[in-house]
Amino acid sequence: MTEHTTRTAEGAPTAADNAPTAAPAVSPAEAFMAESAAMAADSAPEAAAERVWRNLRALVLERNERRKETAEALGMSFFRIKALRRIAAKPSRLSELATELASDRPYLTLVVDDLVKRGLAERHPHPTDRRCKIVSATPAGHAVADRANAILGSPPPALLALPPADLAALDRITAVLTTDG
Amino acid sequence: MTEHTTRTAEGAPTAADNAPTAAPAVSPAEAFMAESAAMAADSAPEAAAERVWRNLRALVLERNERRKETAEALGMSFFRIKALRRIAAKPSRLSELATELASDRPYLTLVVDDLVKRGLAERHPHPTDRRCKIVSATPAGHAVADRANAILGSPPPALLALPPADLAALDRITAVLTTDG
DNA sequence: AGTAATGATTCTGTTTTTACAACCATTGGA
DNA sequence: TCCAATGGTTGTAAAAACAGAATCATTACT
Repeated sequence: MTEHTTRTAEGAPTAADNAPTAAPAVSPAEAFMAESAAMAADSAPEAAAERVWRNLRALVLERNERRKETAEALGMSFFRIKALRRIAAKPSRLSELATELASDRPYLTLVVDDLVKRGLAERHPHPTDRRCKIVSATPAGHAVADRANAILGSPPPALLALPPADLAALDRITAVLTTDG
Repeated sequence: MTEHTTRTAEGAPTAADNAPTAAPAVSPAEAFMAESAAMAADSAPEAAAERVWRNLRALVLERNERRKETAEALGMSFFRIKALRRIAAKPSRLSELATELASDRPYLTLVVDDLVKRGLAERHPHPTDRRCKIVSATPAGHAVADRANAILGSPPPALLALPPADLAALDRITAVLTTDG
């Protein structure tokens, strides 16, 4: 599990490193062949899942990292952009934002203060609990959040260049992956 | 392009928001039907690509964000972990690391200093250019990088729970997506 | 009513990251 | 050989992020 990686294992995957051995989509027979050998029952699917996960992370985190670009375009730190997008998507209490953004309440008070100063967010009283404050986005805040979403949400060229059948397959599978958890 | 998002557009996608309209993987016929209507030639694939991209980002960035967990487990900031993983994968010059980690040389000098102090990295002279210094990982550095990779590289449960045929399809398609660009 | 718990804020301090100027050693070419 | 360019380091300043204690108003519980 913790065997040493070779020099080229993670950062610069070679051609054989991120590709399945043959064409598992067409005929998943080799999996059973491997299973009939000396391997554990689900070791081959697990290896495939690890390979898929590594490639997905590379696609999202390395090849299409647009945090910096977005932050520069909007003139604020990416954390604030993240907070604003979250607020624009769903007005919430401060503590909710803190937990969902993996931060703490004091810092979010600061961040929301900044967003309010910029005219992008507002604090509203909670309808029933007067301790809470609901943070929501102003029209200007929604506009900025939309600009961020336009940048971050534009699919990479590789995705657009995919054969329609593959894209459709991805569409269906990723929908499944994001519904349950 | 910059139309206002509704309140629930981005942060909390509803069931209809991240799923294709029907079952496009089985029968891509509706795409042509839509095309035969008043839409542009490739607007339906583009919409699918955007939906796929949004779901992929959600999967990697929201549902399986393990930066904090990894940083806490290894006792160093995630940027240092990223640098160490990069160094362990491929010894490089400082300037190379700086550009690939989207940072600058002075800061990487600092970060490498810290990794060296921790006994995880070493500076070696460049074989031909005495200005350069090749930064590589010590055995202890490789061990830590492997621990990070074990955490970050473990696929999410949803991926492991996928039907073998879907996983195989993902395996093939993601390999294509990460080879060219 | 009294008390504990909660939500947000304020305060304080530290670490991390970004950015830029200046510097030294070395290299490559005019 | 001289000079511009490169690679790494040092130094400085500031923003950004993380973390914890303490405070205040409000709420929930007994």
